[in-house]
Amino acid sequence: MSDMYQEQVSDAARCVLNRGGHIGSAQLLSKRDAGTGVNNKRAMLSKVLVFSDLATEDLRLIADQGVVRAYPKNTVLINEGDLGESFYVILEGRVKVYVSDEEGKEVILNIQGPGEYFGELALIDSAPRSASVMTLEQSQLAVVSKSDFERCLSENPRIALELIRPLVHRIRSLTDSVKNLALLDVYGRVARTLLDLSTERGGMLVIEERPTHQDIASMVGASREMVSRIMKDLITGGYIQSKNKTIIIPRKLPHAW
Amino acid sequence: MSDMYQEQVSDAARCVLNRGGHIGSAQLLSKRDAGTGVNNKRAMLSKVLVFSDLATEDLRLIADQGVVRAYPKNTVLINEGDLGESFYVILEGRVKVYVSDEEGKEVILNIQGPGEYFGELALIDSAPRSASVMTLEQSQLAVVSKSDFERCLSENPRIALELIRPLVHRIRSLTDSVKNLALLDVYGRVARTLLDLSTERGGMLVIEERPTHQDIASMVGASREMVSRIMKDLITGGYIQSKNKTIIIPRKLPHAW
DNA sequence: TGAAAAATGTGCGATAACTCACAGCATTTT
DNA sequence: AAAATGCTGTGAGTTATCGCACATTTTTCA
Repeated sequence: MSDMYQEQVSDAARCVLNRGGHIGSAQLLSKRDAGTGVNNKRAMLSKVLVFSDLATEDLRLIADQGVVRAYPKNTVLINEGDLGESFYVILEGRVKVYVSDEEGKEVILNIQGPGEYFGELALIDSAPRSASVMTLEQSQLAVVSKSDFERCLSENPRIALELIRPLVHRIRSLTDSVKNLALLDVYGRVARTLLDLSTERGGMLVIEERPTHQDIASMVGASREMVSRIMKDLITGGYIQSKNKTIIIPRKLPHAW
Repeated sequence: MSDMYQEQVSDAARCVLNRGGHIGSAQLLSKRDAGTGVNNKRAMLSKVLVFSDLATEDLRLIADQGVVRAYPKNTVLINEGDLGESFYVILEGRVKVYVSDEEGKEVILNIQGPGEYFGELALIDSAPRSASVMTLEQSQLAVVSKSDFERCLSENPRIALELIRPLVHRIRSLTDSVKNLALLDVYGRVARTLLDLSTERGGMLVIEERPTHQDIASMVGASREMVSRIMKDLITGGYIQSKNKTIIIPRKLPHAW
């Protein structure tokens, strides 16, 4: 009776948390930048591009073509189904990439921060946007038009090559998502998402800026209530701790098997 | 009571079948080639490359580097998690790309046929294989080593550019899968999968070489029994017909709304 | 700092989907 | 043409997850 909570945590979830999973996969990694008040585009880019997948130089080359715009929190930048003509580089702030149905139920595919970019798919194949993008905070983005993007690419063919790797990475991430959605129960999906969101810090895995239960629910395709119950079970079971706004996942987990 | 079956077909499924969905997406399109007995590699390539995503010339260029091998039905060519050193072009036969868990439950990501290729991701980023691949029939494949593939790429930089488009296409497909898995019920996912599998033929949508219920179940992440019941409901409801080995989806569906 | 808004915890009934079990068909194989 | 194998249909009990309702806590921001 004293360890009744154990029964609550599904095999899948225990398994995921005990094994550690693919910690580096970082699909849903939320990056954060406290916002320094630097206003110069060039300076912002330099500061930010350290994180980038694309080579710093090349992303700067592209971003330099664009206009810097400021968007308030909760602005829809891209709408699933629309025809897109722009490419965006995040200078400050965070955005979520998501898909949704008619009833407004949404699935978060990714959360991106400074130095990351989005909107390139439509520029490559001219197909309608496959997902929507919304700012999560007040954000500054470099917006590059299709024609400028294309000119940049044709002048620097090397850039195309550098686009490939991140695309491959996204394919792997998405494949992982499909696998998790189809094969894991909600417990397992939540556990895995927590691992994906975490970063190593002093021998433990930590999630700073803890997402809301609703956010997690949208990431794993489940109800908010379910996530609420699961988080409680994981805490009760000693698999994770939640202090202030951060979640801690101890490296060595209780009674690992 | 006489239309009790209607209650069985979920809103999602009706909606999908009535609207037509993205018919062209072809993610799970199964191509078929009766097998002609042609043994010459060059000739097989010419015959087969019509279907390819990659430019015919370039895929041939790569495939020419490789060795042609014959594999029996149900051979595992690639194992999820392994380190991969080869790239494959399908000359004859069909393969399934899938992921699976420890208990052997599997999710089919894709079924590919002559003129299509797989195994390129690991060559681009050297990461472990993200999915497994198994032959569905006796098949002939051109197998190209990593080094030959890379040499080919560096000698013909244009090829890298042509790799991008198919990658983008896969990202869109996978995004779609995630959306469907997270937002549709099993009825809806089955309905959508049937549409994805179908090709237009004389004003109707047709699936030749009907997959087994178990196959569909693996594609949509559901149980075989569930698919069995759903297929029955769709037939009883007049949404699809099943004759011989083909499934027919009439263009204009009963009481569309 | 205090009111409004957002996020969380929890009980409970409804239900979608799963599993098991087994019988009837349909195909290959020998 | 019989035997073996694989596919399909269906009942029945079980379980996971949802959805609603509402109380409580935390956060936001005016």
